[in-house]
Amino acid sequence: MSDIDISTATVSRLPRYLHAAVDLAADKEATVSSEQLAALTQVNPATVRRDLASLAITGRRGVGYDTAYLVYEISNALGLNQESPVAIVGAGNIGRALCNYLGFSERGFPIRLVLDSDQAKVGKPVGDLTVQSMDDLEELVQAHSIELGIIATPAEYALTVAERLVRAGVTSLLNFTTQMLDLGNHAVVRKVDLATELQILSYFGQRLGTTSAEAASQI
Amino acid sequence: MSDIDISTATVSRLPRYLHAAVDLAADKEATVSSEQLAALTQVNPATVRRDLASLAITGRRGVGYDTAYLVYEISNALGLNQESPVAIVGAGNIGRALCNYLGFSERGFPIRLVLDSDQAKVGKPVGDLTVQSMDDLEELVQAHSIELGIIATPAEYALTVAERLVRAGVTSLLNFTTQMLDLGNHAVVRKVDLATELQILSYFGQRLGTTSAEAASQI
DNA sequence: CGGTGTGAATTTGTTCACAGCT
DNA sequence: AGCTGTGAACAAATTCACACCG
Repeated sequence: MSDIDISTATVSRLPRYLHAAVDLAADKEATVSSEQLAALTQVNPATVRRDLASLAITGRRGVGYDTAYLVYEISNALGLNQESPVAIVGAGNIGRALCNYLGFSERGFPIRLVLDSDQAKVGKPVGDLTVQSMDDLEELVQAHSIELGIIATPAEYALTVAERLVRAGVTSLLNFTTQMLDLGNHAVVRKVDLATELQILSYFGQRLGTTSAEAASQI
Repeated sequence: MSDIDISTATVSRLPRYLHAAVDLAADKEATVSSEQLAALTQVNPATVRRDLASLAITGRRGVGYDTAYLVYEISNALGLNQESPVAIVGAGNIGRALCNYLGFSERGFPIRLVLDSDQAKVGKPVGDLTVQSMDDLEELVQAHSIELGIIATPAEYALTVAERLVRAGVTSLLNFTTQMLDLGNHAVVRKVDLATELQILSYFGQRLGTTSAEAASQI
């Protein structure tokens, strides 16, 4: 949609810059220096400048970057110009908690669909949605122009669900399951595995004195 | 505790190898080749071999790696020899969902404590725990030898809570809040921000044809 | 053979340091 | 004066390709 491509390392930092810029703009700060932005996002100032330069975002020497401009350009680069509706598959503990989490819609990802295969759950309210039947997945995904799917089913169903979503037109998936999902180049998948996070934390936690601490505070 | 230090990129992949090895061992597979392991974890085979070599894990030429040995050594390297008790602060939607998620204890991270500052919630059951008062945080953390904390409070309390946990002896934190936490080198922090995940997904989802797809399927 | 283990090449990412703009 | 923007040095990570071994 937009420009040339940005390095993955940079992309992974953009949400942080965006977040900081939104906050600053809300506080009526007209400009930020790379140094301030760096402090807010725990990134090296030179890296901030490189990253922004790679988006063709330009600041003013002696002044800094325009916060409103930052918000506009970073949103643009990430493709957040318009809302992307989300579907959650699986109305168990995780699925329901995600539905009740307001942070998604606030940041441009309204949840439009919650699906479950359990007929006992279908029809029940969750947040301000109603659980719908998995049988109608394709139809509903298309009707709501869903681009993003969140898989919160038991692990054994994850792959089937993912494939159905993709065939129905979903391009990006957040996978809360313990399954690995390989969908070739039909979709992008990000796995969120909290036990994995704890394992990594555990490693770095044990070597706190030894190594530098902030090594692990990445996305 | 254990050996010399492992590169962060390697550490971030170890949980995946471990997971695969555990599954293989459970399926009575005595050995795996780096190629198989690579396929299961979506990593390049050469990278798998490099990573394992860096842990001093050695395979047999023409055969592969011993699965049981992999499980043992990787667990060891990550410091997962014994359980690490976890405390969850905040008994809202996320906090409660995490308490009910069994995956943690299964993988060696038993949840021993749920805390909330809201007196109305204190005393209520969540999973098989009871919500306890934030007032007793220090005492409880010490009594249960908590090493890992999960912060699931409203954003404005995150820093204070984090500091209290750290002062009470917690070395590693999972932060579900939108706040950035900088605790110097007193603790390791990992931020879990699902809207950020969606933003990154959104970027890669839009350039599916253009770029290689699996770029984003990292931890 | 069918696999590992690793030198060497390559790519990617980070950081310094400073010229140059406003 | 105070910042950006970037060349150049550096560091980390990935990947190839092949010698070597069971």
